[in-house]
Amino acid sequence: MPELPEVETIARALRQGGRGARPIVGARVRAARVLWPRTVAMPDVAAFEAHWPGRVITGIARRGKFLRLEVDAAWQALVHLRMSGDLLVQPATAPLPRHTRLYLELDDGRRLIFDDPRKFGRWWLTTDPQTVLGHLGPEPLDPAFTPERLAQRLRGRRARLKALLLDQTVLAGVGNIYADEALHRAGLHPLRRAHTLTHDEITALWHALRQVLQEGLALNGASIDWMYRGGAFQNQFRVYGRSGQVCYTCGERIQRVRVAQRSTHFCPRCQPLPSE
DNA sequence: CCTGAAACCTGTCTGC
DNA sequence: TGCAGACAGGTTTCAG
Repeated sequence: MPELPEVETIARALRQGGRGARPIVGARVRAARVLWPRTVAMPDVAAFEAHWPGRVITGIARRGKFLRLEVDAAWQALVHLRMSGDLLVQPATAPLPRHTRLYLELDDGRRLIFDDPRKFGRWWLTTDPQTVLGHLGPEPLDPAFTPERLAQRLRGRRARLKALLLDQTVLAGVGNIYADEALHRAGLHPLRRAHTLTHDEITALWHALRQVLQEGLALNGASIDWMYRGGAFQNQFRVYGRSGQVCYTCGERIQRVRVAQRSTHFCPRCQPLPSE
């Protein structure tokens, strides 16, 4: 679930307060506890737990779908929520959520809790974040991300458009939901080969990507199933999860196909596939 | 370079 | 009601 807008929403809440809690920037960590060892990708669990006592969280940032907790000057904790991870701040007196995999005990009487039912989420603690983040493509909402930059990333690629939008080395932060929504708004079929796009189509895709991500951000992300309550972008879906229902634009039925092992939703009339 | 499959996991929903 | 099976937002690794 968590894609760029959801991760950014969580980062903002940790930085500025929100989701029922005050900011954690400036808080000193008393101790770290790892309840599911595989959650820690780097270093080993003993070194991870030993690192935290006395450290201060000095900043919160986001890169792609990664959260970055700046810990004193030299160290950063990188957190990837994958499918079901969430970060919560609760009083130490509150019972831990059912799927807590790791938590930091803060010296102001609160805890930063990593809750993750499916156990796919990961934490890295490192002085060199580039070893983890170095492969990521550009940030789609960065002012430096222009239609030309997008064209550059897609140039010469014969893969399906949908597969490339999900590839974090091409573009950082887009996942299944925002990819489908962007393709619909751009009028592009998910199976189009990237190198067949015209300049105008790339510009339309650029606009659509920025539009859906910004709209998602403005609505605090999308809340699906039981996760990430508080977001409202799910009410703006035009294709995602709407297979069999009518397209708001043209009245055609939304179709669902499998692309790159992911369910993909599109309108066959608004997003035609030209003969290749 | 590209595609597909499998693996990592648990919870929820559907259909028999 | 019970249970097997399918499916879910992500990423990595491997085979062809």
